[in-house]
Parts: sequence; structure tokens; C-alpha cells
Amino acid sequence: MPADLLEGLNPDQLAAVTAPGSALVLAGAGSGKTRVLTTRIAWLVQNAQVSPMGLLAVTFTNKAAKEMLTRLSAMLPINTRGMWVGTFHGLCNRLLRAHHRDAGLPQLFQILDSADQLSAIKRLMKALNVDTDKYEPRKLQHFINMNKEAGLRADKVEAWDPYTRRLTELFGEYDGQCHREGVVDFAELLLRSYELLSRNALLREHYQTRFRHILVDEFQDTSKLQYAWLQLLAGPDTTLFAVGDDDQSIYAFRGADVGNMGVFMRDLGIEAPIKLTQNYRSHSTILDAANAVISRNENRLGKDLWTDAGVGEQIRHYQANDDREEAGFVVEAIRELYREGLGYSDIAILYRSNAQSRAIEHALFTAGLPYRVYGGQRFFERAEIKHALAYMRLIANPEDDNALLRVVNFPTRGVGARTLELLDAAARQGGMPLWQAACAGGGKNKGLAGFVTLIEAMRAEASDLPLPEVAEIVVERSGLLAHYRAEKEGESRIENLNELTNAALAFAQESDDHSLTAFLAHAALEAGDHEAGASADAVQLMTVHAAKGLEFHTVFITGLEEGLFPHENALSEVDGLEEERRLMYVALTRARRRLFISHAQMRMLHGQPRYGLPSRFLEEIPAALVHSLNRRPAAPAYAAPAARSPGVQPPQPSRNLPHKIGARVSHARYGEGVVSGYQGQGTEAEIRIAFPKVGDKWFLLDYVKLTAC
DNA sequence: AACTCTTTAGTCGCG
DNA sequence: CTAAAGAGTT
Repeated sequence: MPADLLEGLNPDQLAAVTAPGSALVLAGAGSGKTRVLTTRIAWLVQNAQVSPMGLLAVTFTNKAAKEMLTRLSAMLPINTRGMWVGTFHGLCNRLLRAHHRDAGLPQLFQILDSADQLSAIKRLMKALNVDTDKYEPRKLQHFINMNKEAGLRADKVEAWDPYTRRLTELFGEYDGQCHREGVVDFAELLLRSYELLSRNALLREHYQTRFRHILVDEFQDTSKLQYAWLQLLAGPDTTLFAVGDDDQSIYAFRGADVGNMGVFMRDLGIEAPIKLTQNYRSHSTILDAANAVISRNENRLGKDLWTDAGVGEQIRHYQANDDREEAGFVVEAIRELYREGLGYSDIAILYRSNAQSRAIEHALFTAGLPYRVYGGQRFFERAEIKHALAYMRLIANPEDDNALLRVVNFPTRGVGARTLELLDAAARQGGMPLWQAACAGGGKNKGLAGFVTLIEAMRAEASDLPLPEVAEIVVERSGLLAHYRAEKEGESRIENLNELTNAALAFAQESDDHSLTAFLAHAALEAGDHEAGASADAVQLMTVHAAKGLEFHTVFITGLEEGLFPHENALSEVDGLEEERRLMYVALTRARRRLFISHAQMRMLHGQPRYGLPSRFLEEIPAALVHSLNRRPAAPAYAAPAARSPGVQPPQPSRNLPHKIGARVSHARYGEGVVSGYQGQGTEAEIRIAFPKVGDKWFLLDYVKLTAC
């Protein structure tokens, strides 16, 4: 009954769920966003008689898509089969597989993840004899992806200077190589399916009539291209329902464009967004702090979170002398919380950058407290798994040069650099893939011939077997298992290889397409949460970015120092500070009940001491909401460095000059020298040292390691 | 081909 | 400092 469905919704949530036309929902942190989204889908099916076939819901992460489906099947008796629910990339993949001919792709096109893409780019640059000092592969990768995300192919990029012109040329060459090899990178999935829909009117109209309702989660994270893609899918009679929070937009650096929210309202003639401001997560002290901080931003649609859950505890602030002491404080506080009966997994420790986790991990480890660090290497990105997948890719398509190069000599079988050089030359001469060249001239090199035989044998053996057995055969026959058995530290790698069989098994059960290609696409699109011990009771360590969407009883926000949080690199970017502030807003709103914030006056960063002022975000939290845990009111935070280098004018307050001009210092490579000057600001700051033998040298102050002598 | 030494770079990171 | 990639050596 629909009545049940809508029970317990607040008036704003109800308005969102039952919105008659297109709507933009401004959903604050903890305001029941996912519930609104799933309830609306259920309501559309039950009440508005919309067929599941006519629904498309798109999210950013596989996790969110999965959760939506799980909740939905709990709400609805009917099956969710006909619905299109998934990530942008997942849905584009689906579209391109279904219409691969129209999209100009081979039926079994492979998906390159970012690492694959980078190695493809390196290979291309090598083949074209590009100077990789002048044109860095990573830069080119970024250039390509940024342009594709803006919807631009190489022939559409406007390049005014020779450097950009060359990059654009290489972009074109790269797309040519991808086309020849039948591979598609992540950005290409989107661009290609956008182009498919925009060129093919028949196809476009088919989907436009099919999808009556399109729902978008985390709309503030959509890029320009993703928005354009959505517009193509939405026909004149399609209702669009977008949910997002401009205050939680923290992914501008990877193409997200909050401006889409305003554009969306204008395009669809929406007068005002539906605002969900009642928060069901935190006490009001936490929300007041978050509201106060975010209110300093100028570019926002504007909303304040509120709750009827009560005031709650004050926020606790701790000022540490250094990062070790900060970590020690966190450990002590956690012990206390545990004694009070809190589970470890109810506690999260957040930091701005990954490098900060080391000190905290060390303290937790020494104290014997269980912890789990989020966002390490993902399952399908581990070297041994990528090796196994490369063999599987070769079974599916031996002309996959990327895959061949990855494993042609792994485990080693006597195919060295020289052999590869010859192979490459032969392939280029004949204008064919490496595999064909290897087959043709295979007799010359014993190892290479063995490789060809091996792959062919594996292909033959695997042809009629179910997916999990194919995985098993690949792992065994390729010699990977034997190789890692012989290795001293190969234990966990062998476990992972066995886990691959499990992953294939799980995939075969969940998906209705059991093909090898489908599994490979799955591996590329879902880097995988196959992590061991994920369910254990452990303190959760993660970056603020990784914490988005999660909530914890108790949250520690560490490293609240100028230059770190807000990060100095962000300050030089347009709207950088506002994005950092949104990041702080996300961090604050993760806490349900108890919030600790801390900063250190000194911290070791890249092996160098760094003195930081307390973050401005600390001052932006109203003092009445904060309780200081330092016995004495903290001394001015910036006393130590000034005292350390008397007489030296710091170029900026957040850095001290570690050595006086004229001081004798020692450098690991050049030996002893005399400090002769400074220049530059921020990360550019350099120190000049006169060495007796090599003369004057400039070093970046951030990285150089010097000892006084 | 395997191993070791040197060099380099370092914000955040979904698919 | 540290991890990873590249260069150089045996």
C-alpha cells in the first residue's frame, strides 16, 4: 500500500517523493537522501503506475547503486529487472555493448582502467619517440581525460601554443591506438555513448520514449558531459529528478561541476529546489558548527541544517605539539571511549591527505588497537590480479597488445627487451598486432614461441568451461601460482589469486551474462571491495573525501592546520578555498554524537619538519560550541619556529627557514656547504647552498634534507 | 635476465 | 621520508 510507503516522511521528504514534475532536491547531509530516492522509485511504480522498464537511476559509485537496489527490493514486491540502475560508467558500458556497431566498437571491446591507460600512453609515446621529459605521460593522460570530460575530441581542442598543440596531436594518436586495439578508457565510455546518442536520432528517440523517469544521485558531482548525456536520454515527456547538495561538492578536481545544479533549474524551468534540511544524524552542536563554517562560502544555494535530537555534547578540541603527540591523544581518547562501551568501528579518524595516516597508524599499532585504513590498493588493481586478468584478456582477445606486453614475460620465460624490440618492429612493419607478429615469427625465440603455445592451449581449454573454472585454469597454467609460491612474500598474493576464483564465482551468480568479456568489464568497472576482515570491529581511518556518505558515532578530524587543511595547493586554485571549506563541512557532518578536532604545531612531512598555524576553519566554528582539552589555554600556536631561527625573516608565516644564511650544512650527495640565500614562496621556496666543489646549487625547501654541521 | 642502485615525486580519487 | 619507476650493473 502506498500509504505505508510514505509513512514517517517529513513534509519536505514527502514533497520530494511525490513531486509531479521534474525536480531538484537539495538534500543536506543526513537528511534521508537515499530514502527519498528509493521511496520515490517505489512510489512511482506502485502509485503512478510507471513500469520498471521506464525507470533509469544513476549513481556515482557501485556501492550506492547496490544499496539502492537492495533497499528497493525490500520495499517493492516486484522485481527490479527492467530498471536501469547503475553508475554512469556502468550504464554507458551497457549502452555501448548493446549498440556496439552503431558506436563503432568491436563487440568485445575491453575497458582500460587508469593504470592500463597510462601504460598504453607510455607505449604510444615510446613508439612515437616522444621526449617524456618534456611531455610527461601523466600530464598527457590528464590532458586527454580532461578534454574527453569536456566533450572534446582531438580535432576539437583549441590549442594556441606549440606545447598544447603537440599534446593535442598525441591525444589524436592515442585515440587511434585505442581504436586499433579495440579498447576504451573510462572517459571514452561516457564520451562515446554521448556521441552515439547525439548522432543516432532513432536510437535516441527509442530511449527517450522508453525512460519516463530519470533519477540522479549526488547531482553536484556530475560533470558537464554527464549532464549533457542525461539531457540526451531525457525526452520531452521524461521527468528528471536530481538529488544533490552543493555544500558537499568536493570533486571539482576530477571534473564535477556544481554549476550543473543552477543550469538544471534553468533548463527545466524549476523555480526553487526542494530543500531537505532536517537532519536525522547529529546533535545540534555539530550541525551548528557545520552551518557556521559553510555559511562563509559565497557560492551556494543556501540552507541550514537543523535537528530535534537535542543539543548534545560540545566539540572537543586538542592542540598538540607535534603529529606524534596528536596521534597519542587520539589513541588515549579511543581507549577511553572503548572503556565507555563504544565499539571500535563506531569511531572514525579523518585526515586531509593520505600521508597523515602513517603517524596515526603507528600509534594505533603500538597501542594494539584494531584499525582499518580505507582506500588502499583495490582488489582488481593488485599486480597479481592484473596479471591474471591479462591472461584472461588474451584468451578473450589475443590481439590485446596491452595485455600481451604485461605478461609475455611474466612469469619470466626468456623474452627480453631485445626480443620485444624485434617483435615490435615486425608488428609495426606488417601493421598488425603484436600477437600476429609473434605467431608469424614465433620460431625465432623459444620463450616467445612457448608463450604463443601457452595462450593457445589455454584458449582451447577454456573455451567451453564456466567462468570460475577459466579463472582457475588461468591462474594455474599461466605459472602465476607457481611463481608466487616460490616467492618468499608470495603468501597474500596466492590468497588473492584464489580469491579471484571466488570473485568469478560470485559474478557468475549475480550477473546473467556469464561471458568472460562481461567479467573483465566488471573487473574494470568495479575495482572491488574484496577486502579481507572488512567486517571486524576496527577503528576506521580515511581521508575526508573517502568519508563522504558515511557516518560514525564519534569522529576525529585531525591535522587542522593552515596549508594542510585547507591544503596549500588548493588555495591557489579558483574557488579552492570554498571547496576546502565544503570538505570541512563534510568532515564535521560525519559525526553523530561526538566530535574531536585537533591540530599540531609541528608535523613531519616528507621527512621535513613543518610548522603550521591552526586552520582558519577552527576559528570559523563558534567558540561556544568548542571545549578545549588542553589544560591551559593554548599558547600562541606560532611561538616555536620564531624562537628557533631568530633574526631570519620568514617568507611567509607557515614556514620557518631552517638554516641561517652563512650556516654550514651537509647534504647527502654534495657534502658540506654554506647557506647563501633563499628565494621563492610556498612550495616554490628554494634554498641556495654554496658547495666548495660543485659551486652554487638551488634546492626546493620542501624536499631537501640538510643537516647542520 | 636478474638484481641493485639511483632518481623522482609527493592533495583529494569514483569508474 | 618512502614507494615506485627507471637506469645501470653483473
